[in-house]
Amino acid sequence: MSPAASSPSGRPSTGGYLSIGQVLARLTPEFPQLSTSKLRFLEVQGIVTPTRTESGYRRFTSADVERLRTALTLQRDHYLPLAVIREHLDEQGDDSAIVPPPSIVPTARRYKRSEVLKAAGAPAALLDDAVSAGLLPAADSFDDRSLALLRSLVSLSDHGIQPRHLRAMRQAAERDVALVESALRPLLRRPDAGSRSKAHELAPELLRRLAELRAAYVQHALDDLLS
Amino acid sequence: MSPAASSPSGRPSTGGYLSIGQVLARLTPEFPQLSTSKLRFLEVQGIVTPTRTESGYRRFTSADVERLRTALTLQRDHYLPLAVIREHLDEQGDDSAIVPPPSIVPTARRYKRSEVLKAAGAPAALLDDAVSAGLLPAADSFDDRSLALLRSLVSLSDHGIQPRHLRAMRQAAERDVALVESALRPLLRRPDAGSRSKAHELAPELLRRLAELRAAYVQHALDDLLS
DNA sequence: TTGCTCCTCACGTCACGTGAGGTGGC
DNA sequence: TTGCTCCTCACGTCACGTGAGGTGGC
Repeated sequence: MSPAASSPSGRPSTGGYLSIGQVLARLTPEFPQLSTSKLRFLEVQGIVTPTRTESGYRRFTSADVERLRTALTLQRDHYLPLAVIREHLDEQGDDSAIVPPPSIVPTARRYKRSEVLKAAGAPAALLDDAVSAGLLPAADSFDDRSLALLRSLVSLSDHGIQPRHLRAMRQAAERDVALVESALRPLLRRPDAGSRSKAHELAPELLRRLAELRAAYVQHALDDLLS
Repeated sequence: MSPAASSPSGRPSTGGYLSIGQVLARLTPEFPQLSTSKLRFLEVQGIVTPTRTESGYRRFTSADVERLRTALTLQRDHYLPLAVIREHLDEQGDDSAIVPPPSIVPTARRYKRSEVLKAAGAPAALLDDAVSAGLLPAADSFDDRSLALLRSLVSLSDHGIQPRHLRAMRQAAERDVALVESALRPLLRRPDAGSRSKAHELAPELLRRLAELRAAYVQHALDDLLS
């Protein structure tokens, strides 16, 4: 694909291939925990299968680096085990390094309405309020995430914070997403798949950053409150 | 300490103690990966040492739950191994279960103004904006947390989201704290130390719950955006 | 020749998960 | 009596890290 660019620093790459150390150097900015031993392990697990030089040195291509990047991202953001990641990478052809994230929920336990109410210790009215507030889906089957949310609502409600108090919070959350949307609008507008998939990658990241800043604000205000 | 409040839902708690299942129910909203087997493992590692009933059932106190919360947070956010976490918890006395958050950055590295700017790749003006927005302390020495925050600001700024766009977010964050304050007002008003310390315990917990709900709203809006 | 990178292979470790088999409590 | 929660103990597993001992390349 890309011409064998001689890297500005370090040894010139032999014929466009990368040594294990060069791969490490490329990926560590994004994945600081990465190590050569992990890269070797990922080969054993079949995530990549670099060719070898005569003397046995691994030769990675830039496609290998892309596969590694995808795998490491899936590991970090979706907690997927390597066997699942490898399968996913094998299903997708070489072309689809770009396809959005799979968004697989590995532990797919489901609860019926009565089950989720019991497990959360929630009155039925609270669940109804949550559904009409758009916090939970209007379905009769719920997952672990919904259960956790419902438990939060119960605990808030025990202290007098009712779903109706959360309307402003919802609007604020939607404003955050709107902010990110406006930042990504140029990318979302473009018709090519590459730009769109980049926007799909960036949106959660920017929202994570916003959440961090927000947590700092909250901490600040909390310190004031309790001092 | 606190009277054995019978929770409105679920089994009546025996003398203020919590069973392993009740502990799990309290912590799963915040740590969805938690399991009873992990809780037992954490006991073996010395993170908590619950007493036992005559028949051998574990009895956790709310101080135990706090220790677990601290340990799980250190594990999740700072990647610390359990042995280090246990040492840290043992250093702090029992009294400090109440002291705000520990906010130990285990690697207590400090940066001067010029250093933090360089490490974050931030222009000086951005740091100034962050300080005047109350996001960072107006000091000339910064810790890793400040560095991480500054990096977030840089990355947002790279995509056109400037500090001035964050004013509304700040107000929303302050409203959240005000909501919690109003919920805790009865406790905060009372002059006795017990009520006050209970409020100190509850405030971060309620804010965490709110943050969870908010994350659900954000996720919902994000799904709409990207679909 | 000297560093430096890279190699394999065996073993260790950390953080749990998974049953088997059994007891306690309303 | 029936579920349900809880118990221990042995073993397995996943994702690596750590040397030991050795070779290759400018």
